[in-house]
Amino acid sequence: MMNVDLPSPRLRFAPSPTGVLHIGGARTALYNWLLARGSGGTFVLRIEDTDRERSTPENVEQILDALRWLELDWDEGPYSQWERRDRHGEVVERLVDGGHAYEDEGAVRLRVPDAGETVIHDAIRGDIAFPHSAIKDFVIRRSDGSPLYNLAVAVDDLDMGITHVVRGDDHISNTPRQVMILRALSEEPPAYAHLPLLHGPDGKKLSKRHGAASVQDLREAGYLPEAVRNYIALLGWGYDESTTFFTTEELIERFDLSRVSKNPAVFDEQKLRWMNGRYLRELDPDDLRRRLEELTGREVPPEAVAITQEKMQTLTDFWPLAGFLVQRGPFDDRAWARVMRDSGPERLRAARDALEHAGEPFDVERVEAALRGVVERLGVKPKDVFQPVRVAITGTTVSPGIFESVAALGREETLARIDEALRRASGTGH
RNA sequence: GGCCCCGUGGUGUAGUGGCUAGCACGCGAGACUUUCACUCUCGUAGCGCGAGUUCGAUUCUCGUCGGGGCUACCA
Repeated sequence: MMNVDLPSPRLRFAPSPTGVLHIGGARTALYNWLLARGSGGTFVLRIEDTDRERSTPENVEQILDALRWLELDWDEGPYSQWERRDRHGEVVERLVDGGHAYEDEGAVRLRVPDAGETVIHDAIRGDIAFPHSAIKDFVIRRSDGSPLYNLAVAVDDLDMGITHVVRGDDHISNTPRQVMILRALSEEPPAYAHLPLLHGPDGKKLSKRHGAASVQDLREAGYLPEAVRNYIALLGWGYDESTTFFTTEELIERFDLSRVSKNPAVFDEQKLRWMNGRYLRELDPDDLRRRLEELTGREVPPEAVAITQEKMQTLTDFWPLAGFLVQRGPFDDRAWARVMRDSGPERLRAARDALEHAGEPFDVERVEAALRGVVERLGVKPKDVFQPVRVAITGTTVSPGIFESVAALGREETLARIDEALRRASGTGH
């Protein structure tokens, strides 16, 4: 039931464009987005670009790109904090005029009382008290006139009507400063929630140093956005004791700050891989094919998707498995040596003949019947026949199912490749 | 150093003043099987430590240790 008396929540994601969006930032964006979508609220995007050195258009575009790929759409923005610098300057003036701030060597500092404390109410951690004795008068405007982070954030959150600030743990110490600025302006601070940081495998705050941790890296590594969303939602949050898979609708409905954990999480790509594989197998084949083409920029035969979908963990697993369908590769030496020794070539020859005389259509059923017939006639194990065929047509011992592979390749090309292998066997063999 | 946050298997989490501490990934073994993968079964491993409160603490309190964050005229 809606409470029409309460203003609808306004949340924001406010990254600084210092490079790529890593999964920690992506998770913060996701949580804000889920909260907004689950409450009929508004999701605001604001770029904290007051550091002109790092805030390049390319960096900003990277962030927007990553958010679009994750399908986290924003209702307002992106606002540029830099473009609001005149407004920030006005507020500084007001604080100085009101006696809350003063000039010091060209810069402006906020006056922090010597005694007392500022308490912030955190939705995840409860009340946190900061003794003023530990906070010195801090700079809110540089001597060149530009505003500093804490000032800009406080003013922007205020002006943009932000009701809930959900951000990383590393901002806890900044919060009392922002609250003090707001109070000096006679304004009430928004509600705060500080998420535990994501750590790298070394236990440190996640950064660019930690390998494939950016959203664009994950995209290039062949992960699906829905899998990434599901996975990162679970980094720091759990719904119950056993649910692992959530549709986006379920996440929107069930996500709740009160169930966000307090301790930092470590990104585990193994689990993402597993989860991505599960999502991949659920995909409609046409959809999967479209995504493969989009990522790899190569045309993908539908039958290649059909025979590899069960075996992929990420989209980048595709070509190594299915490449043989569009291109003859070299024979892997170890694979060749393993299957072509002894009577390998003989069995391959038998398989060749059986395939040549299998009827029409040359489909999975006929291929299987033909090859199993050879196994039976020769009185050998299935793999004694299948593996040589596999190596002959794919070059390696690892491939999709052999019947499917042969049928997808087609009779003509299959026979041609087997012939080539047989020639090679007789040329280099005994 | 000061201030602040956090501490359940290797990883992500669930959970309770009394349970065989649950689930998932990973790892190991087995089943299936034409390779790989999938799937299934079984197994592996955890409440940082020390006091206190209590009939009883993983759970509550204090301390301690450990990890992390902030402490910029960075964001």
